[in-house]
Amino acid sequence: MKRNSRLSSTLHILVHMAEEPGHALTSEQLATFIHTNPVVVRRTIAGLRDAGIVTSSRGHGGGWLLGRAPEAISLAEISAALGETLLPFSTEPESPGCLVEQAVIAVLDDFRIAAERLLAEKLSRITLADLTADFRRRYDLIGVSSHAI
Amino acid sequence: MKRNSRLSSTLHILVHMAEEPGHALTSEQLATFIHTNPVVVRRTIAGLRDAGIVTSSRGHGGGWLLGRAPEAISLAEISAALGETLLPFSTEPESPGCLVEQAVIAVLDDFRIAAERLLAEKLSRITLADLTADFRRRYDLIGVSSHAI
DNA sequence: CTTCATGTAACTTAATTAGTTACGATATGC
DNA sequence: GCATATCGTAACTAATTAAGTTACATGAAG
Repeated sequence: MKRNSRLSSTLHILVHMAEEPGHALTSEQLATFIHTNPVVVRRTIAGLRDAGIVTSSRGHGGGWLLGRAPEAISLAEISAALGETLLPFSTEPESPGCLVEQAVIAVLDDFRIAAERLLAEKLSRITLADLTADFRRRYDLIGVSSHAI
Repeated sequence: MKRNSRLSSTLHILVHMAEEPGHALTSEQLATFIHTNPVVVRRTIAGLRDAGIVTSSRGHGGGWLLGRAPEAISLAEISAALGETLLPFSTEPESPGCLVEQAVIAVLDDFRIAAERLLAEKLSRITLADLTADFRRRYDLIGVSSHAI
């Protein structure tokens, strides 16, 4: 799992889970999908459990399940549950007292807040069900879902 | 200069330059504004020179000047010249051949492209002049522009 | 009571970026 | 022409962050 691919890796995992409703998948199985190891998976999606997007159970036959229907899980929630910042730039002061910096930060912060709201709004309109539907289209066309390599 | 603060640090520098039109500032002077060293400044704003946002000259009395009026320099150009990605998440394939991943990346990429366009459009409406105006408002109110600490 | 699974802490490794040193190229002023 | 000031850039070092790994405790199922 590369850097900065937590969102797409998590979506990858969730679509696989959505494709096997009712069947718990283990961290180990999920890890193979995104070519990493079970602990990284657990750590990555721990926040999704807290948000009710997935549930986990221990012991024999345990593993991970979607917490609700794919139609009711938006990318905005997923992204938020991962604790990802949509915008990468910092607006932390580094020169307290400098009015130039204060002006820069004020403008940049306004932009950041508006942009984040905008992006979250766009992401809230895309659901896991949209992803599975897109997957199904590809699957019906090509007929393979191999995990070669 | 902290991580992820290249945009705000660069804006900080540019506003200082805008506040002294016609007077070249050295990398060393610019570096003190953002608490770093001259080489980091040169490296950071090298792209702005290529984009015509600033000009640099060597030798005695040399340094950095704005390449055009603050009204004609938008944050979109600055951000682009810094080579920053507005959105931090990756959409690079990691499991070639997996249709689930392909579906995820397709949807995410559509979103990314639309979002980037949207953000760039918003940033293109904010100019350096807006920042200097904001600074002047603060300055007129408080009357200090010290760089204490 | 053994096995399988998650939860999590602690550590190691890898990647990225800022910071630093060094020096060549170039422009100015004496 | 020579001393000085400045950028341009390569090469290295240090700091930070995130992924990967190991280890083990906890809990559920048969």
